[in-house]
Order: sequence, then structure tokens, then C-alpha cells
Amino acid sequence: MKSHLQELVKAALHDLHSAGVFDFELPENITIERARDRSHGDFACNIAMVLAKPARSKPRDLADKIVAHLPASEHLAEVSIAGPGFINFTMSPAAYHAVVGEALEAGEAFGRSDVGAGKRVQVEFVSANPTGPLHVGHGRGAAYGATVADLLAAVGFEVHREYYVNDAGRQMDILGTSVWLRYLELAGEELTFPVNGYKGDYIWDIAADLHREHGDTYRQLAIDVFNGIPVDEPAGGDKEVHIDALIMQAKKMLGEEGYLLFFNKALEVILSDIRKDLEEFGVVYEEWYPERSLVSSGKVDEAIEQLKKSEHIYEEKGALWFRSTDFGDEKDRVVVRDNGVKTYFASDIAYHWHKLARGFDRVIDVWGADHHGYVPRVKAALTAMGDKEDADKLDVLLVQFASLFRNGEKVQMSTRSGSFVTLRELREEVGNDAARFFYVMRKCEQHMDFDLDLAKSQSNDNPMYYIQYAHARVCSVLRQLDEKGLSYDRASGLANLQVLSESHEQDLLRSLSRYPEVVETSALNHEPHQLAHYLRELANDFHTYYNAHQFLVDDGALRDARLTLIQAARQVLANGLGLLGVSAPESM
RNA sequence: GCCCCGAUAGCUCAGCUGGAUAGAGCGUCCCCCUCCUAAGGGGAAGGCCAGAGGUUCGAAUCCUCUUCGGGGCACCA
Repeated sequence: MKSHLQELVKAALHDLHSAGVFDFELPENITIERARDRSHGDFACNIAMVLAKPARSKPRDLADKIVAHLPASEHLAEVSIAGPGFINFTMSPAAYHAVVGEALEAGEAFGRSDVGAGKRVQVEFVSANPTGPLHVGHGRGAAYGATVADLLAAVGFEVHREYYVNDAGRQMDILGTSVWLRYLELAGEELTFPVNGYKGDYIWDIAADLHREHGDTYRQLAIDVFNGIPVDEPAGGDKEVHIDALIMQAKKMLGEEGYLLFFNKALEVILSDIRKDLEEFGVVYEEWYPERSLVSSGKVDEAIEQLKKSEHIYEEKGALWFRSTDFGDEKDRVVVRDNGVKTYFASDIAYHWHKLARGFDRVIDVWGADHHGYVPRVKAALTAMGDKEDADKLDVLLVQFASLFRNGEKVQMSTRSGSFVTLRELREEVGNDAARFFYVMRKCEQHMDFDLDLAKSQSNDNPMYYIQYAHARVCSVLRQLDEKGLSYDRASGLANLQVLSESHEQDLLRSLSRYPEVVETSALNHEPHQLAHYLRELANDFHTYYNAHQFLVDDGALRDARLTLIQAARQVLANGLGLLGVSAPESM
């Protein structure tokens, strides 16, 4: 509907332009908005006020001219000029009735569009280090990223969902070493577990597996393992130095093969757990991209070479620095440490550089808001290696923290103790549907209070149940047809939509017609919450209608029309919930 | 100190990228099942859009400053 009106206004403007009324360039985009107030019609256009100045004309006079040049359209019932110079459009009943037919005919495809056709977009999200199970913070990134990706796909983009696996680097070494130490304990050694080691139960599980499979093959005496290792923090030492020394010790005592056994086992177990967790959450990826492959394929070195070519690299205090301040970063960044080890940032530069080389038109990263300081340096690197245009292809969406609330109190989370709330625990407690819905109900830059009790409650307090219930109610009504011995004929329903004269029916039709617009703006703005809010409004329209009128009436034509209308509503509810990764139950 | 995000009804939040009289839900109060699931619906009350300037036909929305929350400022990942 909206795009139709834009075409009409555009045509009128061109008409006026060629008639010589305007001597300036016509605007590319014409804003058409839904009128907030019904008395202003269905849509409003502010173009006359926008162009009043360049046209050296009063807004209302200009509006008069535009209206006079509007092409005729069967979808338009009325056009009027109001207020300071708004052009208000009222759509014809036929325009709304057409939506019902479209929704039923297109089915699951209704609401999809092709505005993104021909464009490839990559969405990278979650990408949590594979050092333990996903926790509730990752959950928000997962739900948000997956929904943004699905929305983009719905409006025609070719979407590539990717998980960057940080399977190289120090954190992974700490993980492998932690598993080995637990293995030693299971083998009967007594030792003091490092403060900085990973302490979760899952580490014990992995160690137990290895001990079962390999017995005491990799056992060493604790006294030997800790011999010469600088003391840990509780003993007055430095926990970082302590753990680094233990890693070196593990590598030395286990040999490359033995060390890799522990390292890879830990990685494999945890990664497959993460993968399973996400799959159960309805989140699937086209690709799991390992950091190790970047290193082994030489892409990290290539990236550093490329940076050197760009002459934004210098050496100082034995380290190699990228002069990111040339591109607006607040300080320069180390790429290769004085010990010759490349930083995580180096991998990340290579990774993002390679992303662009893979030919995506847009690259989206979904990050936790705590990584915001990282954005300027990554963009700086991309600018240095290519140009500003490359850097502009990267969109970093920062997701703020989510706090869980139970019984009105904040649930404390701590990774330190290893007793954090995992995504899996959350899913088991409130269900996948509620988790997916609640995570995207708020826009991503908003801090979120996740109310566990509300997510579980089966009442209209809970917006997800409210929406699902509307869907189930339509299904229930259709089931009653047989029981009541009544018939339904869709063709008759579509042909008789003009009998739907009740205000509740008008409201529902109006809401249904908005759906394609909502999907598009939600997708292009990366704002799934808009869709969530829309669905609540649509469900409200339906419930109100349900309470005010009987659908299974004796009048056949009216019954067919009403059932056709609510089936269109059911389709839109199902499609919208589907895009959010939430099920649309047929009965509740 | 610097950077990012937020501040809208008692509470949790929308507000369609600058539009017409600021909207929902919850909570409070009143009302609606001999009727397709009351897991529902209707109504009332509730606001100096944190504060102060600015930009223009027009500001909750854009800019500056201030105040208060949250997060971040490594040769960690």
C-alpha cells in the first residue's frame, strides 16, 4: 500500500516538474507514514511541507497542486489536505480486502519481499569462546542475531550466518591445561587448582572421559607438575604468570601429541555442546569459521603484510604496532607482541579483511556491548587495508546486557564460581519460545530485564502467550465448524469481504495490511522488537474482534467472509512468530 | 579523565529515523461468560518525554552542555 502511494506522489511531482512548476531536483525518497489518528485517513504525506521552501510556495497551496496531479487509483477512496499541509490518503475497502486474498494465497511467503534481492549479507553472531557452555548473555546475542538474519532473508537478502570459533590462543590453552589438571586429580593426584583455570563441572566431565579412555597414560606426579611453577595468587603470586607457566609445563610434559589430545578433546566436546544448544534454540549457521584456519592458511600473516604495505605499521619496544590513531582510534594497537606472538586483534583484522574479500555486500557483527571499544580499531584496520568504503560495509550491532529476575529479584551470575546460569538452563526453565521472544522484545541497545516468572506465566501478562493464544483460537474456531455442522467456502469468503463492515473488522484489516511494512522496517533497521510489538497489537485486534462478534454465524456469506478474514490473521500471526523463531501452536 | 548505551505513566517498555491531541502491557479501580478456549474483552485514573539552551513551518525524536544509571578503556581473548 505504502509503496503504491509513493509511486502516485512521485508521478504527480514529475508531472509538476515537467510543467515547470519546480526548478529544483525532486527528492529520491518520499515519506509516507501511517496516520496515527484515524480521522486523518490511513496514510499521510508531508512532501508539501518539505518542498514548500524550495518551491517558494505555501505548503497548502503546494499540496493542492500535488493532489490535483495525482494519477487515479482504485485503491484510493479519498485524498484530503489537512493541518499545516499534510496530504491524507484514505484507502478504499477494496484495497484492504485485497490484502486478505494476498495473505491467503501467498501463505508462508506473505510479508516477504525482494528489497534485498541480489545482495549478500553476512551475519556473524554469538561467536563465544569455546571454553564452556553458553550462558544467558550469549542467549540474547543468539536470539537477536538469528532473528535479524531471518528477517534479512525474508526481505530478499542472501544471508550467510556465521560463528567465528576462537579455537586458537591463550584462553584455549588455559582450557586444555585445566582439563589435564582435573584428569590428574581423577588419576589420584592431589593439587591446588589454579585460580585462573576453568572450574566448571563440564571440565570434570571431559577429564573423566579422557581418563576412562586413556587410563593413567598421561599421569604425572603433581609434585613434578608444579615443580618450579611460580606461585598462584592466593599464595601471593600472579595468577596470570602461574597459569602461563602451567601451560608451558603441560606442553612440555605431555609432548605435542599428548597436549593436543587434551586440547582437542576439550574443544570438540564444548563446541559440539554449543552447537547442539543453539540448534535446540532454533539457531543454525551456514558456517563455523575456525580461527585456527586463519592462522594455518597464512591469512593472518597476509593481513599483517597488507597493513605494512599501507604504511600504518611501526615497531616499538620490540612489538609491532598498527597506527590506528590515523583513523580515529584513541590509541595505537599491538599486532605482534614482543615475544613474537600475534595478538587476537591480528586474527580479527585478518578475519574481517577476509570477510570482505569473500564478496559480501554487507557484513554484520553482533557483539556484546562490552566490546564496543573494539569497533574503531577494526574499522581502522579495514580502512587502512582497503578504503573507507570497505569499512562502511561493516555494521557492528552492540547488544546490551540482560539481567535475569526471579521473584522480583535480580539473579546473580558469576563465571568465576563456575555456577553461572547457562542458556540451556534458561531454555529448560522458560521454554525455547519464551526465551526467543523475550530476548528480542527489547531493542538491542536497551538494557534488558528478563523476567523469568513472566516468561513462564500463562496469562495475558505474557505477550508471547497472548500472541500464540490468538493463533490457537483461530485454529479452534475452524475445528468447531465440523462439530457445529457448518460449512466454509473460501472463494465465497473472498468474494464477500465487503460484508465485513464492523469497526473491529476494519481494525483487523488495517493491521493485517501493515505486516509487510513491519517486516521490511524490522529487517532493514535490524529491529526485531518492532515485529514483536506488531504481533502483540495484531493479536489484540483479533481478541477484541473475537469477543465482540461470533464467527460461526448462520448467515453463510457473513460466516465465509469472517472465517476468511481470521484465517488471514492466523497466517500473519504464524508468519510473524516464525520469523521470531517462536512456534504457532494450533491448540493451547 | 576519555569513549559507547540508556533516561518517556507507580513498574516494564513502544513511539514507524522530524509530524497533527505522547501510546501499549502490568499494577490500581469499575464492568463483561445460558455465547466459537475468561490463557479473553471493554472502560476509568495515571505525563513538565531527566534538566537547560539551540536548529525550523514543527522536536520525545537532530546538535551542544549538565545531572543520574549501565558498560568499556591490555604487548587478554
